[in-house]
Amino acid sequence: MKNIEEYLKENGVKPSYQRIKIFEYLIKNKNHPKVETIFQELVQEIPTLSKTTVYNTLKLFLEKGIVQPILIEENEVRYDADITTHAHFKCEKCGEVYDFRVNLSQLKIEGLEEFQVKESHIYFKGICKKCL
Amino acid sequence: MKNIEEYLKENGVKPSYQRIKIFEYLIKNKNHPKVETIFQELVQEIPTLSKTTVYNTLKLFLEKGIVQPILIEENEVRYDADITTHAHFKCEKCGEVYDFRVNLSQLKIEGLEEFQVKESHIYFKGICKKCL
DNA sequence: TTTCTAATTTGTAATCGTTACAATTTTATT
DNA sequence: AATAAAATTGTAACGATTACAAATTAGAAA
Repeated sequence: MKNIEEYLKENGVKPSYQRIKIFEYLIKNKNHPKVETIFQELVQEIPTLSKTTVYNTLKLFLEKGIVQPILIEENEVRYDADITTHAHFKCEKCGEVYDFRVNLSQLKIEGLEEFQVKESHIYFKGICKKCL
Repeated sequence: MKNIEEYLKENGVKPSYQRIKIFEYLIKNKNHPKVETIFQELVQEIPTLSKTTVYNTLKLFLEKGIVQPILIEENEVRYDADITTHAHFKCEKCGEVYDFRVNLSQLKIEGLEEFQVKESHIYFKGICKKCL
């Protein structure tokens, strides 16, 4: 908890109660939640919480680069406090999103060396181990 | 044009005038357009065109697997009639989306062999060759 | 502590992309 | 030409996100 406060400060985010709680939620729940989920869970702990605050906060986190959006489905944005480059897999059956370590330097992409790459994203869709 | 009709039929899509035009647009404009762009361009040629038809048609194309959605930005869905696995790069400056050939078999991802992968997606963000 | 100012949070209303749905038009079949 | 089915259209509804102004909170200065 103290660590989260420090981490937010280091990244230029003033650690308000709501911001700490939202970031903490993302750290503890690595299931890549949607805004709606974050809100529904936290409003139980913080009854005055507004959904706008969740949106504002996530937007701020994005700007400061301490969370990344996960885009797999056309109609949902998920958030991840793990900002290292890693792959995601979404199961078509159970809907769960899994993380996978990936070494992108293995990948040689012709022509890309002339571009300045700032972010790399990889994701897969299919049926997960459990559902198979 | 005749080819497009055939291609649609082969994939279970009855080739109506609108469907042909929309697919043709995606084939000719490999700039990964958004729904809005497709509609704005085609309504000039087909004045009676409805945006709902564009949505319906793209949804049908998705179901039949002849287009794929490109998700890079949180608030926009782009469409691509090239359904082979390839990478995308979106320039933060000019907004253009580039294609890159990629050989995913180079990539070894530990644990993924136990999952059934149906789709693979890779994209990058940064500054493109032109804008550098 | 008290006061003042700035930052944050909140709630409501507005906006935008997308979908639902019923009516109309087109296409295919008899 | 008549009929039925499919596709298209336009409008209304919906849901996620944003804008905005008011209320609250936090921090600094007196």
